[in-house]
Amino acid sequence: MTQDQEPVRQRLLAEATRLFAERGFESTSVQEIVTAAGVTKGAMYHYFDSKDDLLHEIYGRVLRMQMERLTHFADGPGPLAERLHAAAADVVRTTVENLDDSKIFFRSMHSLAPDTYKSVRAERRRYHECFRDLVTEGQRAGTFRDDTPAEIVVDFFFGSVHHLGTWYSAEGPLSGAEVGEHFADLLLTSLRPDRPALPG
Amino acid sequence: MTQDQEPVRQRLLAEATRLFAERGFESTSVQEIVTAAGVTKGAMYHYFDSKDDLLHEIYGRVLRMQMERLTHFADGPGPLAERLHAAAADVVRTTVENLDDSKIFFRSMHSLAPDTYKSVRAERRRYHECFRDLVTEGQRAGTFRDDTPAEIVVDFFFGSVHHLGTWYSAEGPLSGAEVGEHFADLLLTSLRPDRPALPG
Amino acid sequence: MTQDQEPVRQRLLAEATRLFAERGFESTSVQEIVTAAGVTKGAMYHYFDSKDDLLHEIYGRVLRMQMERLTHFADGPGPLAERLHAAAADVVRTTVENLDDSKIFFRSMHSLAPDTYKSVRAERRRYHECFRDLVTEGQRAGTFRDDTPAEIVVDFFFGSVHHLGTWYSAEGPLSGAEVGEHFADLLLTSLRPDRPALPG
Amino acid sequence: MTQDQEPVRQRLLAEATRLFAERGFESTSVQEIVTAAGVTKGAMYHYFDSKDDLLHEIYGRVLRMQMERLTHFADGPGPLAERLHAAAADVVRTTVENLDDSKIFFRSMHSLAPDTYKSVRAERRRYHECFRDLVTEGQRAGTFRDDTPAEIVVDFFFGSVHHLGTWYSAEGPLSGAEVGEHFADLLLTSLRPDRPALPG
DNA sequence: GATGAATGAGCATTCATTCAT
DNA sequence: TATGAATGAATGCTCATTCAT
Repeated sequence: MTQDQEPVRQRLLAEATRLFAERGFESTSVQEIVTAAGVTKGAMYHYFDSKDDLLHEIYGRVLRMQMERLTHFADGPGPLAERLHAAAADVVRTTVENLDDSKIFFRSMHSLAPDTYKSVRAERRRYHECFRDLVTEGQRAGTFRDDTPAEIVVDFFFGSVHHLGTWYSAEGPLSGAEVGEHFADLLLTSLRPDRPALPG
Repeated sequence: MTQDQEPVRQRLLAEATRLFAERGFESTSVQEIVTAAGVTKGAMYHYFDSKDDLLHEIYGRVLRMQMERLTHFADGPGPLAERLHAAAADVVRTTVENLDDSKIFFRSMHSLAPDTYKSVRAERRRYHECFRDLVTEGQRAGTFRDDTPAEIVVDFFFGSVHHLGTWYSAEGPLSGAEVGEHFADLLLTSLRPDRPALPG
Repeated sequence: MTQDQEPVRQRLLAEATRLFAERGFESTSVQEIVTAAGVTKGAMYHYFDSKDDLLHEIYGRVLRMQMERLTHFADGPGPLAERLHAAAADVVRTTVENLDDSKIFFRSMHSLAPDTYKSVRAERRRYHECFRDLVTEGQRAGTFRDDTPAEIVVDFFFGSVHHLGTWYSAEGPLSGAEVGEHFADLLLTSLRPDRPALPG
Repeated sequence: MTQDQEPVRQRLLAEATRLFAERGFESTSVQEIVTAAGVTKGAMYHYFDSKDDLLHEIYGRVLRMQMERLTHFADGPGPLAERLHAAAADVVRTTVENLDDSKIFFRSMHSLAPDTYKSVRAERRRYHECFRDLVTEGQRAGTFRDDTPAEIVVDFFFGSVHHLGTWYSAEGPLSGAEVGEHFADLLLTSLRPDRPALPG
């Protein structure tokens, strides 16, 4: 009884997530969502204010989850480099595990109502800042190179993470955890304090 | 005469690019495009088969340009690391210079007709393979670490490049060329053969 | 106990009256009515058969009240002109006191079910006929001019009364009783047997 | 060619007027209008911005016409009482001739967008003021009684006019011109300077 | 008595596209 | 070349009403 208390609402969210990821927010009709969820439009509008509200809920779920996990790793024990590596590997793994959410995130952001858009951007910024602070801390301590702005490093890394949705496939050779290790290794390596041996 | 042979066609493409980047393909109506270009719908349908065709043309332009530039750097003179660095910095710079194209690329890909979609994916794959071959070549020569698959390195790097559109601003502190240098440095550093000094 | 026997029912009628007057029958949703009354839809459908039924009840209340008052004045003592003046002033005063009912009456009449519509029209006609009989009586007695059909006089006067809802405001300079005196004076004056001093 | 230049637009306006008068603005669907006019919805939205716009056009047409006619009579030659009588009879006659417009006017006013609503009210007020000035002028000159405010006289008279739509029928015994004469007579009589012969 | 989840038909509106001119 | 009237299918959404509880 407890877990399927609102089966209709949950089913709607699940199908909406799947469809928005598959064909985009604008190209998914409310009719398709409710048909997939096996209910009528009226039921959807009983639980959600609008199609936008459905999208809004999806964003909220993603943002909450990611922030919680990052905080957990950032505030954890162990050396800084290890914590950053763990956080980086984790965000890749969880992104892969919720690839539909990730596909939706950037592709459909502009479909949010202006206010929701702003609040999502702000929440995202807080997330990035939290991650950036780890880099800055390492730069101050001399653990990481500081000739590349921490901001750029974060944008560099999260660009990679956010694009997982465009190429990662569960049928491919690597698991999410494996990609996470690789990405985290690349990040940490690129932060090593000595300059690359570039000619010139 | 040669360059403004078809000013209407060019104006339509330019305004479509701007609008698709601003509000997305699905949320831009043909009416908005033709109004912005100062022509009528009939004119648009004279030069383009459909709204999809307009999008298709934009993709073609981007793909052609990027492939040309990559080939130029890949086939150029100098040591491999230098060529890869130059190509990496260049794709960032040109992406920033054509940020609208970049914003459209991934957000609107799913709006292409299935066949066009496939051909764009194929062309994109060729581009990535060309870039990847540079990495593989360096890994074989021992210039680059080989414990991370070249494929992953390329996906890692291009994720960063493709996400420039979500954060880069011409009003920000860094020029496209500067971001290009930073990104190329990060890429080359992450490819250095020795392992990162991770504890444990 | 007697008067607040059905407080929910009364509250629903009161809020429905207010809302129908404010935005019209069609533009008021059942949800708005029940929210305003602080109950649920189920409660409304317990007391009323339908949204139409709610409207029907409002009409019934108005018609009953107005007919009662008119009968009282028509059958009262005193000279005819005096009784007509009193009845005319009274209908203005009570209309102003129940201005919401008046606003609803003509604006929403066409929303009644055909049978209800007919019965309301019939009741209204009886009311007009009762009023008209006073005029006819005065015309026969020579108290009132008879070159204007009594029917027209009644329509003339009640047009004015029914339109009070479009302009009368409690915040204005005149009370309902004052407007009633003026209207009754105008009516009685216009019925004076001698012709107006029109040129030609 | 000249008179049926926009037959579709005119047909849409004509059918909309008829249907709005018959069942009210809210109860008339766009589909019913376009079906009646023999076109498709797309055609309607080519000529009008919205269903509201259709209503707006109807109001504009009525307001323009009535103001023109009133001005013509008010500024005409002849004694004041005669001009007022002519204007009063004319507004009744033209109201009867365009009874559908009249039915729509008050019943659907609240369906106009707030700004349109305000502008219609303002235009209506100007019309009433113009009429009222004629009454005031006569009161100053002693032609009309002045113990009833001119404002009240105008509201009294136009209430009657605006309610023609609820009872007048072309099949009835009186023509519009005849009703106009009666109404104008009643108005002028009620303005005669001597008090009605009321008992007491 | 009363709830509120769910229905299903209907609504105004949008829009890519066509085609006679 | 280019116009713009017209199409028709689809879209997001509303709402009076029902019914199991």
